[in-house]
Amino acid sequence: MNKIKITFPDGNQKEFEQGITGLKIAEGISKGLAKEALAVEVNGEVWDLNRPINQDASFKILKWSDDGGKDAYWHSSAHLMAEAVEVLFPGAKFGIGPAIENGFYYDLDLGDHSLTKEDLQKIEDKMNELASRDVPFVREEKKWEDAVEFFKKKGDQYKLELLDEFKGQTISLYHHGSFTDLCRGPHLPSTGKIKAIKILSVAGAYWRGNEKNKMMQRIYGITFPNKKELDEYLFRLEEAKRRDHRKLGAEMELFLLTPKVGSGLPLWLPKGTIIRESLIQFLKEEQYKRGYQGVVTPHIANLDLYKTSGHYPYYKDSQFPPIQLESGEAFLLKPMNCPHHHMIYSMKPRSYRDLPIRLAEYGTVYRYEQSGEMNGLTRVRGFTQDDAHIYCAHDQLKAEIKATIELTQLVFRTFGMDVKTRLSYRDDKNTEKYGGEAAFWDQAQREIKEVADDIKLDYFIGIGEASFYGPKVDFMVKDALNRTWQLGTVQVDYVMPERFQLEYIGQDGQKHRPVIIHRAPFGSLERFVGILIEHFAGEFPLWLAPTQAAVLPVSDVFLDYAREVFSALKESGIRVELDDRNEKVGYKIRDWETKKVPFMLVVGEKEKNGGLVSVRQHKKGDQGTVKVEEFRERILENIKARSLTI
RNA sequence: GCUGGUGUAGCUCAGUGGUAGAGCAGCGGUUUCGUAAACCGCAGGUCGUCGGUUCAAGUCCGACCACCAGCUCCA
Repeated sequence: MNKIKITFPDGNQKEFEQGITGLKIAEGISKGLAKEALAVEVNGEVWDLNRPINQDASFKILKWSDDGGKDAYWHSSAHLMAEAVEVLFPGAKFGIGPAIENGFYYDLDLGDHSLTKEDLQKIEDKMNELASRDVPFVREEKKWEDAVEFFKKKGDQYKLELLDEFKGQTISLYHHGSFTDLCRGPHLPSTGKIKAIKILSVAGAYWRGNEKNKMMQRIYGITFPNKKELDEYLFRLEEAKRRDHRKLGAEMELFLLTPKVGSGLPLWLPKGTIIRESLIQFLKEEQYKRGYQGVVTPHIANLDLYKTSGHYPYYKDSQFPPIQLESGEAFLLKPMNCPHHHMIYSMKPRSYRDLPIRLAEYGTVYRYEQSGEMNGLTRVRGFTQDDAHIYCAHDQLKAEIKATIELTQLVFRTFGMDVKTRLSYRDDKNTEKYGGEAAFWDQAQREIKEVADDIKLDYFIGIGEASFYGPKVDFMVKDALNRTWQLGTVQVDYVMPERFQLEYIGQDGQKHRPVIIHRAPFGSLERFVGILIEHFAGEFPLWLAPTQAAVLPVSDVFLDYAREVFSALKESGIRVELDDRNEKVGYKIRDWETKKVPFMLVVGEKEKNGGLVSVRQHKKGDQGTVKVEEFRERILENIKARSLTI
């Protein structure tokens, strides 16, 4: 028998018989490790524990704490679920069933049957039963023709369609119990490793993600090696629901969505407006320091303007239909602010001395989102962009990109938000989606990347995520339910200057084309506030809190003093409310705690005599008494600093 | 847009074909109170909308609207 050399993660090497399995190696190290092992990484590929290793290899044992281990665990769980479905619904056809970030899903075709909650419970019960039988997952390699034969016999057209792509290759199948699936692997050694099972939901999903294809039923589930972890996960899900901005927005009276106004058209209530305006004020100050100039443009514009920009044909489907006048003129509700700003740029000859010109507007735009797409404040049909366009000479471009990325980062830092940054490139295989010359694109993508590397930006690249006129830097954040939303964006545009014939006179006396940067650090104020609500769970930092403090007299007897305190704070611009209701202080405290107001100021005999307030902080309780003046100065300072903590 | 689910008072929810209910919030009164819910009373509804079945519909059927989950899309 030949020997092979195995290299462990710590660099140690050891010889084994050829054909040894990962599990055997693990057992050789320790029993405990063998028990915890879920899969192995062999030369960078994740393999089954039982798969024989036939040549020298680097080797790592994957446990639950490794991503690769979780993948194998959840992927195997998906197979277990498929087995349960096949037992309960004979003749079920299977699509794909991968592991995902949190758990797994499997796409099914059950003919006419729609799965109910009861069905999901039955599937979960059956999975528990099948898992407890602890049967092994067995890998089998077949010739392509034999695999096709197998699934033909089974009548699984989806698997046959998948097989089409692997023509001529060796195909791996996995068996466990009565179930066999087309699968690359890897899998757990046996079903018994799967201990705690929860089927979460069922939803429709198009076969292969194409809306022209049949809609299948997708079952989502998650599993864990023990019940405690499952319970913790389910608890976190509940917590996330408590943070949901739609729920908090209604409870805290921040915004209103009503079909009487229209789907996806939020109304900002007084308290939500305070948050929105605080954000605008913050960004205005930062932009003023950076040489931006404010402009204001109307909500509709001549349709021809959008034909010039090229937006009209490209995005016809996601615009509200034009407003057609009898004269033949047509107007479009503006889907974006750029063309208006280009008009302002081109109103007179521009000199290189004027550049860069930075035009900023909180511009409300309207887009016809598909009816199933609306989602609280994060996906709406009318929203306000913190938009700006920077017109600069080419030799100024990189400095301007850098400055806009840094401004965007300052914004997210101010809120303590964890963002992921994507360089969004065009897809070279699908060029009809994009405008402009290929050379411009290559140049713009190169320039963005150079700046990103210069400032050591932590980014990933998204092919096909560019806008139609240029590549972008996108800033993405996740909401309470783990859905990713794009917030800020910085985009380089060589196309619009051409389309609008934008020019400046250079030092050489000749006409030149400027380059445009489109940028919006918040992206949309609606979406940003939605994400902020969830980010802070409604407990805003003082500078954003709609109500910063409430004055609570202990009884009517101290109303006069309470009014004094209230006025002193109100006159300093602090957002304070007076609770003059005829209620006990315990009741008032409970009420203001549920409203998530940062400070409650209890006043009674003691406070009145000493010119004091008794400070109670949200969630932290009684903080003792201070002079009214001292409290006022302290919180004014905190507000001014836009501090994240109190 | 597609698939599935949901829609009863401001909010959370009960109500399985026979006279629409509870708690909280609101309003009126009593109480004058010290750090998360005092007490008594009152009011509040075209049961999402429209149509159908039935002697009778919140309840059964259909269409539409909105919301929720997911898919597709996203300048």
